[in-house]
Amino acid sequence: MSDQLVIHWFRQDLRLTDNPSFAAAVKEGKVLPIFILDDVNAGQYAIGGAARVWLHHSLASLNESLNGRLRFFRGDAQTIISELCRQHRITGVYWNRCYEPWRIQQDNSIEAALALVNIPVSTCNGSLLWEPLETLKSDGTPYKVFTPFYRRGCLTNADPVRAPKPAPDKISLTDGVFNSLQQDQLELLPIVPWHQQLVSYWHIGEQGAQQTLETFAREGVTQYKEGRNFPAKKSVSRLSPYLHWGEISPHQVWHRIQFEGDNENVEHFKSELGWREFSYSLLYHFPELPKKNLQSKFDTFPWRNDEALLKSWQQGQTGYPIVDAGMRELWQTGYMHNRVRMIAGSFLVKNLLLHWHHGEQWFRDCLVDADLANNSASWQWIAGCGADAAPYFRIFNPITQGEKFDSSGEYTRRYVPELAKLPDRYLFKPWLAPEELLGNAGIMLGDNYPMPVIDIKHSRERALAAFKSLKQVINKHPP
DNA sequence: TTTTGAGTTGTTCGA
DNA sequence: GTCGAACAACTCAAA
Repeated sequence: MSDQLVIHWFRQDLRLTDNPSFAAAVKEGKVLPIFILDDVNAGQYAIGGAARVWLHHSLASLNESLNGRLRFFRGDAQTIISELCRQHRITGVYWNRCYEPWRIQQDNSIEAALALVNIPVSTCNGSLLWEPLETLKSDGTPYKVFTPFYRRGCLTNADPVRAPKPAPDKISLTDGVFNSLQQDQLELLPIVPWHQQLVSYWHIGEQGAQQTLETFAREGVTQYKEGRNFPAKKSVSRLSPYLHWGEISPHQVWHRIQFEGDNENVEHFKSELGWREFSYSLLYHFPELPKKNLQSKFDTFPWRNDEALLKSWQQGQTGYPIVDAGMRELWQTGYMHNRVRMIAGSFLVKNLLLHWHHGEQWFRDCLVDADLANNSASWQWIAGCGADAAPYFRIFNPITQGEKFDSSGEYTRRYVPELAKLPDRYLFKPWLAPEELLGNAGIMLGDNYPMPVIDIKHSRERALAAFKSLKQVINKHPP
């Protein structure tokens, strides 16, 4: 056993604890841990700017845990792995499965190529509580509605969530030389150093993930069901980037939270992990999810085209303070509170009538938790064209939402400081504030804070009309 | 096959 | 200020 050298290919499983593929590789013999940055095959789904920053630090942290033995490569993964196998005596290749369509295709191809040279590939499920093929309906087709997917497909019919495992205790890593790169040569950090502030909001890496979970389990989850709606409260887990990069497994999260007892807060949080599973199931069974409307009737939706409006949204300059706060939180921290993601998302697709693709792309580039499955499924949901989508009449009002969920203005003032001195009463509708009040608060609308880029009442009616036009199109083409 | 009940997160209006 | 109803029609899941 000791002369066996096996590869463990780290991808979105950047941890040592509860990592089934890594554990299996370690059991087999001496391990060559590798990471490959493969922008070529990822193509248009190459990792976004903020996520690259996160990845850089996560890899550094993982490499430290591996005593500097993580080997870095860049380019076509199949070529790189084949070369490693050709030049060294590799007796097995291990990885945890990924579910992005391009990954699945590539993994199949690599596995087939290695089979030709008699090198076995072993893959594990390291990132889902239930894999997409475990949660099918009794007729063998995938669920398209969340509640039955989760209750019946996952909780009732599928296996219970397996218990997480500790890191392997005796890890033997090869100290051989493999023509690999230095981590810096991956060039994950931007040349213009905008990332330093972003990084300051996070403790990236496996240890940071465990601490975040522990804090949330002790403090955050106790009022989760209600508290999760208020962006100024510390009631959400903020685990999404750690889950995306696999610095923690959903199994670890599930069991740690379950340990807090059986109550509505715990149940609600677990169902949010269920939403993550649902998104992955959708992406697996509908690989066009990132691009194509799940409900094809939306293909005729009258989206508008307006670069200037899109830019105002991206930059947090719409004149609607809660929207701007969210978009600026995203830009500064690489994250946006879930409630605000919905408000900002609804504003883009329903008030501005801009295509959800624009939102999906911007979020994918700006979020540290950018995740193809979650991001695509969520944008389709907010646009109304997805699975189990929001009804047509559910159009968030950014004024009402701000007043309801950030009534003290703490969150909004944090990210839109130019409005800090504006009283609560006008914080979410500064254009209605009396001149004197604005003056006292140092606000010059159209100068240091924008006038609203659109009228909320009119745009709501326009969105409703757009949905109505959709209905007419359907009626014109009966099945 | 047919039928039945239900579907994450909202807003507005009028009583 | 609070409360309930209306806002469409459709698709999905399961019996």
